[in-house]
Amino acid sequence: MSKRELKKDQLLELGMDVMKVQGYNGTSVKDIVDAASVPKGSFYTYFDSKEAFVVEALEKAAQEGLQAMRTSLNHTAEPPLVRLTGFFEQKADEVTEDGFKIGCFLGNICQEMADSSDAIRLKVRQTLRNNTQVIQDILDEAQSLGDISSDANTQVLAEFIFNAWEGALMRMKAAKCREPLDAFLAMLPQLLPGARV
Amino acid sequence: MSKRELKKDQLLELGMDVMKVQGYNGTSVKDIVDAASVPKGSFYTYFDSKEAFVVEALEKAAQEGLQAMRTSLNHTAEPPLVRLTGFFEQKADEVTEDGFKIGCFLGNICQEMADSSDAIRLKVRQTLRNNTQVIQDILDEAQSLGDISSDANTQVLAEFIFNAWEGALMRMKAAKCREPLDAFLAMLPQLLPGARV
DNA sequence: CAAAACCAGACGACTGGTCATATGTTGAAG
DNA sequence: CTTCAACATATGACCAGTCGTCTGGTTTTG
Repeated sequence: MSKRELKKDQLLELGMDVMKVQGYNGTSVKDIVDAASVPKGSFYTYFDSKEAFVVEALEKAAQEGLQAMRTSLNHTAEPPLVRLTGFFEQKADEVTEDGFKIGCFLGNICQEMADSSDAIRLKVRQTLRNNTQVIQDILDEAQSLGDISSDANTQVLAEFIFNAWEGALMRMKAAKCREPLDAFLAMLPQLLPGARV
Repeated sequence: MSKRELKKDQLLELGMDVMKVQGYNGTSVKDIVDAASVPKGSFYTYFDSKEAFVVEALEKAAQEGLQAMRTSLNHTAEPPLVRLTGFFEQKADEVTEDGFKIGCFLGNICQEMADSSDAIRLKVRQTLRNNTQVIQDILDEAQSLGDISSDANTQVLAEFIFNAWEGALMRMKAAKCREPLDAFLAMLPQLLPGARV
């Protein structure tokens, strides 16, 4: 990775950290370049615009998030439903350690920008779809093993579960406590019809 | 209602409409006063600051939302769980008619501002709590009638349902379609343990 | 030494917020 | 009734600061 590519990566990584907390319109280009110790004039040699920056940041976050999801969900010997609940428990611990500040970058940007920028909205939509698909894959696996009822609609179920999780993260930001996440975790097993785990 | 109170109400109502779409930082004080045809200089005779405006707007939205919720949920002769599902179906139709733009003002502001303004965060938190309580009341009623299992934790259940709904609304904004809402509606009956409806 | 990369500084537009002035209201005096 | 001083409210021009973006001289590189 060249020096320039490294700087760009830092810009994305550190700039995104600021934007996670302050939002899109609440974060200036100056905030972003300052976070990565890059001169302001250089910003537009890396990105065409602030909007383009966010789209790339979302892409990067999506890549990393998806990989973390797949690692946690697929690379253990445990039954699929155990892996699924374990994944959300682990995520809940993570955001708790972050002091209930961030929740989900995707969710934050989505609520703020979906109506203002189509480029951002489409990137968010695709990423949410990908994440949902990973969950559905697990549910399909569980279904084929007979761990959940064979007549369950795994697509609807996966989407519901993922959205419910996003809603819990949002509520957590307002409440500044784990309770919404724990309510989600408590309900999760009951969502899986005929689960034997 | 005096002329001044009426103007203030318009400021809240019409300014909020803009902010629902553009977010807090994406909406300027000028946007707000223009929407209500109020001179810029007058804004600060009605509100101490832009932040104070939002807190009042949230309060107004909360009052109206709560009343609509109570009307839909309590003023029919149908069984509680039928009223509950009917409420969400009606809400889904409403936001569909709005072109998937708005979702939930509370949710939007929460994601954007919870970490930036404590005043806003606390108002959002209280409002979310109140809404959750209305749902819990219905669930308690259903439980006392034996319509849901007596060992269900209605508090956790109510919070989960409400957060899942908010998550579905968020997803809807990105997807610009009803699917997330329909997934929620499809799963809702399965959340109510032992429901006889 | 030409070409490419870099970046300080400046651009006009706009931000939330203020304030001197203009307009409206009141009520007692004439 | 009309007048007008005294007070209250309304408001557009204005503030310092920030916004996203761009330009054009400087530095680095092959």
